[in-house]
Amino acid sequence: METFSERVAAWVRAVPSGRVVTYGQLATLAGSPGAARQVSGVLRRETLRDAWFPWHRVVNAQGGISTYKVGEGELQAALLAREGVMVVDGALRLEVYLWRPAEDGPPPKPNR
DNA sequence: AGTTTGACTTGTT
DNA sequence: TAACAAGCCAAAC
Repeated sequence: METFSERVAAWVRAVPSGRVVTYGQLATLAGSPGAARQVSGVLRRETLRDAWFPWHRVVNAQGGISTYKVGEGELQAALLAREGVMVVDGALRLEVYLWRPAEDGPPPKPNR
C-alpha cells in the first residue's frame, strides 16, 4: 500500500511550473481531506531526499507563503518568481496561479 | 502503544 | 481586518 506521504509527493511533482497548489488541496488529492498540516511534514522530508523537489509550489489556502523560517519565505518567493509567479507581500493570487489537476493533465494517481 | 507535533484551515471574537 | 481557538490527521518520538 502506498503511503499518504508518497501520494502527496507524487502530486506535488505533478504541479506544472508557474502554477501552485494549497496544502489542503494536496491532502484531499492524496485521499485525506483535513490532513493539510501533515502535508507540510511531507514537504520537509521530501526536500531532504530530493533537492529538486518542487516544494515551493505549495502555498496556504489564502495564497500566502507559509514556510517555517523567515528566510525560507524569501527563497520560495524567489523560486516562484523564476517561474513567472508574482509574489507580493508574501502572497500571490490563487485565482490566477492555482493549479487544477483536471484541466491540465492526468494525475500521477488517476484517482480511483 | 500512547503522546507530541506541525511549512494548515476554518470559524469565531 | 486582525488576532485567537479549536479541529484535523499522518509521522515521528
